[in-house]
Amino acid sequence: MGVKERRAREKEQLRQQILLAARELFVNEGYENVSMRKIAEKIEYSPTTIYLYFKDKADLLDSVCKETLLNLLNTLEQLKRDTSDPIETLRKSGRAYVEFGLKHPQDYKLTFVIRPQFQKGLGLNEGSVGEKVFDYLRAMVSDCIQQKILRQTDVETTGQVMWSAVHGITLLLIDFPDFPWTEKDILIDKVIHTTIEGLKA
Amino acid sequence: MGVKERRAREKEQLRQQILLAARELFVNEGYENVSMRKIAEKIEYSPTTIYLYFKDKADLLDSVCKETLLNLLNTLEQLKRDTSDPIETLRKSGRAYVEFGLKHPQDYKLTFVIRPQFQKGLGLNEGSVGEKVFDYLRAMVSDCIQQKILRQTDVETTGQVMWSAVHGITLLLIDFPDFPWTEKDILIDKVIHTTIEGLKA
DNA sequence: GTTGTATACTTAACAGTGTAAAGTTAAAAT
DNA sequence: ATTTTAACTTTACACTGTTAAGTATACAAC
Repeated sequence: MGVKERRAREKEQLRQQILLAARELFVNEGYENVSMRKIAEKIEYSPTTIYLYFKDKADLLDSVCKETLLNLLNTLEQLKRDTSDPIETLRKSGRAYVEFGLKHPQDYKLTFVIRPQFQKGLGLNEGSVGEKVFDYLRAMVSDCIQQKILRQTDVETTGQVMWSAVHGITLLLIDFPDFPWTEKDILIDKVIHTTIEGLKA
Repeated sequence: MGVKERRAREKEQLRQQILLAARELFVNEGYENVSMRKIAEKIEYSPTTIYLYFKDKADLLDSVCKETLLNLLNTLEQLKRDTSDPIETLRKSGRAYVEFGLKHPQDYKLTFVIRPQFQKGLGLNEGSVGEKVFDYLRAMVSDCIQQKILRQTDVETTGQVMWSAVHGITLLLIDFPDFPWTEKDILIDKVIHTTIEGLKA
């Protein structure tokens, strides 16, 4: 009686199809400029079919962002940690974070800027992917503190300062591409370096 | 022959009225949730009248943001600079910047996040208010470097690192109000302190 | 004081939006 | 063979930004 299973599989497949189409459109045209009808046209279903799979447009955005966070988490975890030099790991992770944002600017904005506007309150719940990303950061910072490389004792605050730094530079570079930034790579390194040095002091 | 002048004054008055109504609605309901019709209703004119004063909704947003930048610039300039201790001025300005963002979170997002999405490319042109804000920052940083308090030589990069830090923490605090931040004031101070210490090193 | 004209505003309309409700069709269960 | 269930579509509603055409009032010229 594999019928139910097949149907469930097919259903999941269509869900993924919608998600893929939505992501591509969101990223290329911007969330606001993408209508449910456009997504529907792309997957060759009627617009209201999407509502059988997602509560509404914001829910669709939510699911797209969840994927983005998973990608980010993967990217970060693939930097296998060099436990002998936790500061180097922290620095590399910072760079990877910013580069992820610049490589997928629309996904980044969707996740860290647009979504909070619609899903007010929710976002980094217990057990969410977002929380896992911050857990990763927390663990790195904790390593640094335990090895007495960072003088801080407060893992939370230290992690939040670090997040703040990489989030800031990522968004500025995305949002003001015409600003006369000094050379990007140097600037990014300087932001990360400055923050880490500041945390040491 | 003050007729023309009176008419011009009246026209400017209505323009300001529209701007005020738009700002209030944008701030309270969010840019996306405000329709031209709502703004029109608020000022008791027909919706299309607005188009006699502003090119389109994005232009209206643009004008609102310009005002916000002027407010920010005023706020910063009212911190009369203590030239004997430029680092203290830098720190105070950083705090003032973040506090401005947290006091007017919607205005801040409108200006530094939403607007870039619609006015791609433009934003910090020559002679713009935005540029004046960054000029202010540049001057402060320059003071610090000249007095050899910051070891850096590159005013641009240093300023950009500073901006990045305050922008990051401001947006995070606005966008993720439910995140378990450590005590806000301490966190903000730590971000600024860390950045400045990092720049000294 | 009548006429012409520019100014300020409104009405009507278009093409598009998110989404709820009702309708359809085909497969599965009885 | 009939009923039920699931997947999908059609229709419809209230709303969106914006354009084009229409109106009314204040001014200028004669």
